[in-house]
Amino acid sequence: MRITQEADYAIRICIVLDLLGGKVGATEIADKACITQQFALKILRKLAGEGIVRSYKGAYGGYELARDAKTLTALEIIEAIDGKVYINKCLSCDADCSRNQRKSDCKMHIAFGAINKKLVDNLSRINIGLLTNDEVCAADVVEIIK
Amino acid sequence: MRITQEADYAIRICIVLDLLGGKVGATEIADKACITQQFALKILRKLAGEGIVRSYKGAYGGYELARDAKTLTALEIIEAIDGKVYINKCLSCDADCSRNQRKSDCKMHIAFGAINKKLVDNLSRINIGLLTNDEVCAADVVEIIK
DNA sequence: ATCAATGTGTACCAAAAAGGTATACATTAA
DNA sequence: TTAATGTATACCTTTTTGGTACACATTGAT
Repeated sequence: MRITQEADYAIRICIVLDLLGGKVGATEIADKACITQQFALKILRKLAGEGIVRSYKGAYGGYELARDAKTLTALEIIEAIDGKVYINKCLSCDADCSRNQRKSDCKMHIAFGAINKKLVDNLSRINIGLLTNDEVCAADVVEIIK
Repeated sequence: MRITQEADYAIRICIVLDLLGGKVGATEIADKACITQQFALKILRKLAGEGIVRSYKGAYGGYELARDAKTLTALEIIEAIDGKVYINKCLSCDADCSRNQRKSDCKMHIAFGAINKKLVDNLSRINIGLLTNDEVCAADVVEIIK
């Protein structure tokens, strides 16, 4: 039950991009986020594909946030890398969970669905702006989670 | 970001044990939970090791819930199978998350910590009794999640 | 026009985790 | 004593994770 390292790195990369501002090369991003350049490039490609960062090709190229940091959520970044957040496999497909009852009658499904919804909601409450703004303290961040 | 199938099956096995009541053999459990007997045995061994079910060896042996279904939570069963619930690797170890700051200063860590706490709290609100009692309806289950 | 500095795309790889199976063995009720 | 069970351990295959390599395309500077 864990987000992947890749998604974790993706969030850190967005933090780095917001802190530095403007166009930043993959080498510098990788260095600041403490990952290899090749792996950073792979992650940046996914983020670019999802419209989270803008890329500039060629000499003096680089990447920048394509979105306002205050509305770019942890959920969006995680889903860009890992796909939809589902705490239980049975939430992700249309098939019935068990032989004996339909999804709509499965209380286990209902319970996990409700818990998943809260989790997704909380992940969407965290945005990059909150993490990069020094005026927002740790206690403020905790307050945001419902 | 998913609980394993094994943990999912473990919950279903506990539901089966509560519904049938008393001592039940692995063959019947596997059949009712729609999994292979071998895999059910593996899960049951873990549950027995964690004190969630009691096992009876020998002919006419079997398994039964070792705990009151009303206080046996989804969290406990999941953790018995998958280990501690941590949505992010950095929550599970003592090392600092990043080169530049300590855990206690990392707002990303703080945010995931708060979200993880809510998730764990919600998983502990679901107990086997809720799932097996027909007087508890789907809406009641949803109500329980905060 | 050329070249060096960049990003792109694709393919590949190794390690770990997930999901499951097999088999020899120990225990117990009848 | 034996058949019906659970126990322990080892093994296996597939998928996912976390990464690397390399040829290629693009672009700014000269």
